[in-house]
Amino acid sequence: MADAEYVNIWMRPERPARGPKPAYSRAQITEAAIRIADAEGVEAATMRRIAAEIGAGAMSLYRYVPSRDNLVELMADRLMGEIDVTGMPSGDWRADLTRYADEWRAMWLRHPWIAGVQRSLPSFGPNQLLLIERLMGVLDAFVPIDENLGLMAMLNGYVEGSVREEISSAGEFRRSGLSESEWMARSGAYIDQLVKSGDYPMFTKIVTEARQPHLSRDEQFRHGLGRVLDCIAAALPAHREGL
Amino acid sequence: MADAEYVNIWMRPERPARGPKPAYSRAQITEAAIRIADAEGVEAATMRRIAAEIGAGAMSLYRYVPSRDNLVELMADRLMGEIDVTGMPSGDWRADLTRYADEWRAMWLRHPWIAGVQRSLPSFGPNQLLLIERLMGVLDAFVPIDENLGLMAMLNGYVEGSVREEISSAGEFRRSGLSESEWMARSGAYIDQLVKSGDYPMFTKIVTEARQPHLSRDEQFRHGLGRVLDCIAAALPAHREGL
DNA sequence: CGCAACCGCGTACAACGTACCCAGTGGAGG
DNA sequence: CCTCCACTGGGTACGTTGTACGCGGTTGCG
Repeated sequence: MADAEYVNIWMRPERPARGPKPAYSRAQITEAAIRIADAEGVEAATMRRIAAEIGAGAMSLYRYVPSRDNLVELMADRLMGEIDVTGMPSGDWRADLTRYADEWRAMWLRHPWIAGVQRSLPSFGPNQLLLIERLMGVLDAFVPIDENLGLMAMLNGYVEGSVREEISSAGEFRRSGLSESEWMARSGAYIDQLVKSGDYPMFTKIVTEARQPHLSRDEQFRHGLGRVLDCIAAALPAHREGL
Repeated sequence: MADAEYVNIWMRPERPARGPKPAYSRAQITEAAIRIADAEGVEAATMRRIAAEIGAGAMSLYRYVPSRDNLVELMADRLMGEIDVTGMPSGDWRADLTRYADEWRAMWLRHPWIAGVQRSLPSFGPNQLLLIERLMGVLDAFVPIDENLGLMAMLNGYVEGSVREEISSAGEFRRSGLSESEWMARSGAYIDQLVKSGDYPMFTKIVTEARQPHLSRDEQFRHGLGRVLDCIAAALPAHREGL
C-alpha cells in the first residue's frame, strides 16, 4: 500500500536515487526487446532472451521493469514515438491527417507484431499522450471534442483495417514461426475452398476484386484514405456546402 | 505433410469417422472456455481449467482441439455468432448498420476479454464469414467493394473505439485479477496527475468534457453512431445531394 | 570510515502448453 | 457370435515461461 501509486508503470521512477550506477536502462531494455520482436515475433521476446541480447542476467531486468506486461507497454509506447507528429496542427487538417495515417501505416509495417499486443486497458504513455495532443488538435477548431473523438476513431479504424489486411496478405510469417509456404498452404487452400464453394459471394468479391493489381499498395491506401478524409470533410460544418 | 490441409482449424473435421462415441464436443469445450473467460478473464481459461470445468482430463481436450491457440479462434468465432444479422440486408442500410453496431457493442460488453485476443492473422470462421456476407451486403448496391470495405472499417473503428473506452472506464477489472479499487488507485491517480500538470490540454478536454453525464452510455453511443452514419451517407452517391 | 541502500544475477518454483503412452472400448468384418 | 483395432479418455512427464527470493559485492552519503 505504501507504493500503491507505483502500480502504474508511468508513475514509477526508473531508478531510486541512492546506490551504485546502474549498468543498463529501461530504454536499452525496451530497444533490445523491440529488436527481438521485429526479428522473431513478440512471443520470442522473453525475459531471458532480452537479457541475453544485452548481455545481462535474466533477473537483472526486474531492477528496471516491474513485469513483462509492463515491458510490453513500454515497447508499445516506444513505437508510438516513431509516429512523427511534429508541427501538428499545421492549419491544413487534410495534410496533417494524411501524414499521420502514412506514418502510422509505415510504423505498423516496420513492427507488425504490434497488431497482437493491444490491451483491454489503455496505457497512456508519454508518446501516446503526445500523439493524442497533436492529433486531437488537428480538428479541435472545427468540431466539439466528442465528435472529434468519433472522427479520429473512424480514421484509426480505416488505417488499422487496411494495415492489418496488408500485414496478413503481405505475409507476417514470423508470428508463431510460420514459414511463407506453410502460411500459403494453410490460408490459401482454405480461401480457395471458400471461394469455390460459391456460398460466400461477398467474401469472394473481396478476395478477387478488391485488390487492384495496377495500383501499388501505397496508392491503394492513399486512395481509400482520400475517401475517408472526404467523409470527415462532410462532417466539418465549416467545410460543408449546404446547411 | 499428409494432413497439411488440416493446419487450418476450420478445415479439420471435429472427429474421425471410426471409433467409439466421443464424450465431449468442440462446442461444449468452447462454451466452457467462454464461461471461464467471462468470469475470470481469458488468461484464466487454461487447458487444465477448461477440462476441469467440463469434468474431463486436461489432455482429453486435445482430442477435439489441436492447440490452445486454435481454441481461442473457436471462442472468438463463437462470439461473432452472438451478433445477430438475420434479415440483413433489409433495404434500409441505416437501420441495418445501427442494429449491427448495437449488437456488436452489446457482445463486447458481455465478453470484454475479446478486446485482448485479436490476432495479426485473420481467422475466417463460419460466423465471421456469415457476418462478412450480411454486412458487406448492406452497402453493396451503393458503392464498389473496396469503398464498401473502407466504410465498414470506419464503422468498426468507431464502434471498437467507443466500446474499448467504455470497457476500461466502466471497469473491466477481471483482467489480470485487478479489483475495482486497485484499478482506480492505479489509473485514477495517474489521470488526475496528467490533468493537474496542465501539459495535456486535449487529454484533459477528453477526460473532463467528452463524457456528458446527462446522457446514458447507450444514448452517447447512439449519438456518435448517428454522426458516423451521416459520414457514410455522404459517401453514398445515391444519397448525396450535389454532384 | 562505516553502513545502508543499492547493484547484478544464480537458484528455485509454480504454472503453463503439450508430447507420449497406456489400458479400455465399441463398432465393423468375418 | 467373436475378433480386432482404431479409437477413446486421461495420467505422467518435459521443456519453457514469468518471477520470488536471497546472495555477495559496490557505492555514495553522513
